[in-house]
Amino acid sequence: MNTNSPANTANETHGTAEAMTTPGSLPSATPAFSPLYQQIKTLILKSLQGGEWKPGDVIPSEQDLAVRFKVSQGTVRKAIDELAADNLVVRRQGKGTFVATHAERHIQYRFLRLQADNGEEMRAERKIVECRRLRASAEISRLLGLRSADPVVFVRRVLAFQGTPTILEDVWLPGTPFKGLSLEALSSDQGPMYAFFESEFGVRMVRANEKIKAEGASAEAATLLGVPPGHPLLSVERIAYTYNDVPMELRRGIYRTDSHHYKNELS
Amino acid sequence: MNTNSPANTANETHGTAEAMTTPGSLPSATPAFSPLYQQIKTLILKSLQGGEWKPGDVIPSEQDLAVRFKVSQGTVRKAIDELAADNLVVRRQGKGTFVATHAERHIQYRFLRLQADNGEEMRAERKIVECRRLRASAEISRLLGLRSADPVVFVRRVLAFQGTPTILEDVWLPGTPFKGLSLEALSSDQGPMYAFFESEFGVRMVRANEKIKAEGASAEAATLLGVPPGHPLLSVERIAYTYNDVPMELRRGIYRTDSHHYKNELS
DNA sequence: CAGTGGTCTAGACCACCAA
DNA sequence: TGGTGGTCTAGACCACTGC
Repeated sequence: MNTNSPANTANETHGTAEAMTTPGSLPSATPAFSPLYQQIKTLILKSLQGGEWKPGDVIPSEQDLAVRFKVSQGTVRKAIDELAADNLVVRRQGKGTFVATHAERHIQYRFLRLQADNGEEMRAERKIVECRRLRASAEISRLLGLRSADPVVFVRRVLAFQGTPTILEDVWLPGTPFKGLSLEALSSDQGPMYAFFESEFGVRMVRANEKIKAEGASAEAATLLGVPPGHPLLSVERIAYTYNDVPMELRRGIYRTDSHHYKNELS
Repeated sequence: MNTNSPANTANETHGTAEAMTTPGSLPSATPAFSPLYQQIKTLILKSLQGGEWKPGDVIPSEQDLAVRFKVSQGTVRKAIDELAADNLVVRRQGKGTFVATHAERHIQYRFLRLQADNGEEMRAERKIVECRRLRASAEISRLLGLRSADPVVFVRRVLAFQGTPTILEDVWLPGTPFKGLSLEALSSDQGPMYAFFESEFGVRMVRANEKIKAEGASAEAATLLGVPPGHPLLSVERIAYTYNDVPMELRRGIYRTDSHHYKNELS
């Protein structure tokens, strides 16, 4: 068989952790055994997706969750350990476990890998160049998992460091979850864009993939970044995902790398 | 105080886990408490550095290590969990825990992030252009943690994919650990360079940092990669480290990104 | 079958935080 | 002081591998 479901002494009365795994329902073919803590992780994840706890909130204590799911505290602990490793949640000894957010001081700009060649602090001056709604092209809709011609929001902005325009970003967002996004709201907001998305639209970016190339500056990019056309620039295409691997943003960044570099740590 | 050292029942006879932590020796100022499993991790790490177990080898079972260090199996487990998370060790259920190596089929080219734009397989044709010993420049010696004018080995190679030269790599290695490295040996070797370093010189690269920029092709690079001078190319400067954060390689890669891209996953 | 890693539990105690 | 996460232990049982 596939001895799953708590299987411990307590497995009787009312329940939240029922129908945990894949019992004998389906024929056979890969029993798909899933450890308890994985199932707990999935349940917690669902609560995160469902908005039971919002970014910055405390989630219930390990003990409470253990009672709720009818498993031992150690099992909950292992589930939360993985969520913490995935950066979905942050543990703080003595205080509790919190839903991760892009709004925190130190974890700010978690996805921005550009650094000054000298280790200096980078305070970005941000300027939204435009923000408008349009219909997704075939390519954009494919990358965002939309249907062709679905509404999207397009944002273009320039980031400058110490007066030098350094980053040009074009951002495409699915129109439905980002209904109401405007140039004014974007411009007046301080802080990371992803924190803004969390607070204003309830959309939390969880992970992202980037494809990096070297490209010569287009006429447009050259103008906006103040470099000659053809100047070598870093092109960074990012797809950012919310919970459940749902793509929620396409971002094409063009970086000047005269006095900055993209930093990556391999292990 | 700072109740450390096993502190469990068994803490008497012969020992390997003596003088574990920081007792009352030093005055005060940050007691520097370190959990047992961290200390165990450090001990295992020392054995890895010391070559007690070589890349590809099995290390002793959790139970054996628990006995050896006089802690519970769970504590050893947590230590090994972290080593596995750091990619220093690989767990294989039913078989044992193995020292990680660059020679494995699937983990091959762990540090190479270049991919074909279409997801195609990339079989590299490699060509060593030159290999010679020289004295480290001030910059090279600084980056490798050497003294100026220390001997280093310089290697230049070109990687081509489907006949198109795509990667030009300049590699600097500290002369002492890599004594005897020759163009012939490098050329005749198949497989990843880092696997070769492991088997021939006992040097295992554990992690690396990369700084990425966009640059116009130099005359030299243009010739070797078959692009016009000034053509935008990706410049990847990597410093690779062995155990203990000791730098062991400086590598400057120049990548064509016409039909390839550098892939990065953020989380 | 024995040996290895993997899961789960239960309980004790420690470190940190806030009230 | 009580609550939270963090560490450590001990023991049971499961899943995978190879003899």
